[in-house]
Amino acid sequence: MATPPSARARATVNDVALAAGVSRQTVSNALMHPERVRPQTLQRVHTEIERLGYTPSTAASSLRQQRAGAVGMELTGQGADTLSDALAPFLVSLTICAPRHECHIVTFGSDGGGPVLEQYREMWRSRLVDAFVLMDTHHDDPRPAWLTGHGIPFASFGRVWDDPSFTAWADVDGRAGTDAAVEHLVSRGYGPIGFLGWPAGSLVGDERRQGWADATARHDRSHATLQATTEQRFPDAVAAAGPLVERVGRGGAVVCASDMLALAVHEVLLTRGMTPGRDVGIVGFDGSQSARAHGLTSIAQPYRAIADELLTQVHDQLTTGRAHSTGSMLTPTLVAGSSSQP
Amino acid sequence: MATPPSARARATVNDVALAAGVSRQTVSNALMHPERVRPQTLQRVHTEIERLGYTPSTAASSLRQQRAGAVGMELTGQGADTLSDALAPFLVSLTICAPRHECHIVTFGSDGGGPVLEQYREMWRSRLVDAFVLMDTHHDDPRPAWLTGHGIPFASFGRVWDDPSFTAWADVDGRAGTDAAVEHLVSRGYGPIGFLGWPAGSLVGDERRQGWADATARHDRSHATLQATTEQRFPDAVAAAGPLVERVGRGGAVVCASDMLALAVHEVLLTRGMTPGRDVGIVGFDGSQSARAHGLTSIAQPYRAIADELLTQVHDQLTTGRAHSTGSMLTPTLVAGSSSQP
DNA sequence: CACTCGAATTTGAACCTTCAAATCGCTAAG
DNA sequence: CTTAGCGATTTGAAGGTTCAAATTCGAGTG
Repeated sequence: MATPPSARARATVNDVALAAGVSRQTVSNALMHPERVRPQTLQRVHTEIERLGYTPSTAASSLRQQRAGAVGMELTGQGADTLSDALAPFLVSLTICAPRHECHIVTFGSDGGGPVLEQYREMWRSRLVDAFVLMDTHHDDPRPAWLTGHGIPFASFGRVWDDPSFTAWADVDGRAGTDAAVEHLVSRGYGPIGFLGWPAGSLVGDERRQGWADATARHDRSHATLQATTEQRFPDAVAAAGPLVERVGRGGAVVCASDMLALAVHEVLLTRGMTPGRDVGIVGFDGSQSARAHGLTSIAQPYRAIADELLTQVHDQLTTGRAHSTGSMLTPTLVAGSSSQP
Repeated sequence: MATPPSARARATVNDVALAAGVSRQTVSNALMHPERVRPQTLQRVHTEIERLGYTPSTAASSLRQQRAGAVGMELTGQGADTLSDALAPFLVSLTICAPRHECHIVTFGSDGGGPVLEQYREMWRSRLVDAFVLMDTHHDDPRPAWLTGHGIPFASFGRVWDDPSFTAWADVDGRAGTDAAVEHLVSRGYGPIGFLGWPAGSLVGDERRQGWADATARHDRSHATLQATTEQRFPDAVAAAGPLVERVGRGGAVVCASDMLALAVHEVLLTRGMTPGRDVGIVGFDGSQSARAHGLTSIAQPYRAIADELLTQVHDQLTTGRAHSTGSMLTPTLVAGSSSQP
């Protein structure tokens, strides 16, 4: 990066001040604290601001105020692989919500899963960002403890399971999601309702399974045999889905812990000449694009609300110096597609 | 956004200078122009930098140098919908390449497809970014002309079709991609090779079709009837794929203009009890995650190279004030999956 | 030994904004 | 008529860095 070419003299506060016949501080006030300026003066200043096309310099402002007005977001993924489906929609939501919180989003991340914390340190030390937003925090994730230890503000999309005392998070109520899925399927008249999930031990997965278990129990349809588990890999999921579909049978339905699993069920149905929805119902989880493309009913993550909540939380931390007293659990929404249309 | 809490005195150039017994400028030189500093002094300064944990303030540096060291990237999408599959991998590549070009990526974008240019203007005027990277430039896209008109540096992922004189772009050679797909299928022993693409008029689509046409002609397998077109919507694609599969028949293969179209063919095969690869070959385009998950062979976009090229281009524009003399056409790579395994 | 030259380093200034404190102008109270 | 008080506005300063110009120090030269 080098010096921009058209660094032709941009208008500064002084230019506006001179033109409007006031002092620089009044111009600054007109933008930062309008209530401190007489309406008549305000009008005049704004006219000149408009006329000269003035916008305060981010750099100068950041320097004076000792804050970047930016939040960092790590993007990992060796190349283009292993990208979380949620990354794009979440990042878009974060980006769109940012202006409401007077900040913007700066992305960063290294290639070969290198020294991740080093990157956080650099971003923070150079004050390129004031805080971070984390996603995909996993078990034994070093980031939360490290950030906390260094007094760096951050909020996490997804609970930080390792540290129950950590409260700066927003997450989706997986139990409520799968519960709603079951209710939806029951109301649509499906019979046996199975569940395709991940092996026990994954906290997110267990929670989603629990919602299914609770809801089916409530409707006296609880059957341990209607449950199958698989790793989050497509071929494995297809293999696991086969027998489950068999057990559920025509007129039944399957609730899945993720959209990928739902797609596996979808594929199994097609292979056997069955039509998703008409023959067997499917509900996925995450509301991903591919689910929508295939007409799958899915429990959609409220990305917008999550992003908004997380930015509120970091804002509060920056303002008060203390973290929220409690995390925020958000309820996902069922988006109906043809896969739950009998 | 408010003042960070732990704005505890960070080390500054002065602190380091004092500790190392040199002047602030020498410290600055040690980092910016090491060759100007005597090796012995350099050593001493670096020791202190390390000891004090000093990192230059981005804000102060940007202010002095009159450059943000950042590139803006628009993320659109009403909510989480309509997201380009390419967005996530491209953005990750861009983010990872950025440090090599001494910059970072700042995202922005508004919700309801509002005043887009207004956002570009704001980002630029406040000097939050020095330049922009565009993607998904479409016909009658107002952005290229606007940016050019305002003398704002930018580079585009994808040619700017409206303006042949514009050279700051990097793109994928679609023709080479589908050509390679045909070669691959021929070498694997497939018979008739069809093409599922978009209606004529889309320049990207036409180019990809051309590669297929050229390659099949070369092998004397040119058949206009082996071609079908559809809009980029899954249900439509499935409808169009059916007859095409029929015409290609067992032992044949289909090259698709996108992975979504390839998935449609995949679905059609399953529905008819056929196995992708064994019965009918499929090659998609884009190398998307979902293609990989389903085992589809696909022409993968060289996102990393594109990102690197685009950042080089904006860097050059910022340095020289002039745009590259020519755009950069990159060759995609075929990634083989089970869908082209006879 | 004075003198030039160049490398290494230092000093002064500027980048643009906003905070904090001081000043101005005016009204209302003493 | 003086003065306190208040809102509106201005002035001084600082935030941390890097550019440009000035200075210092030694070595090499006449």
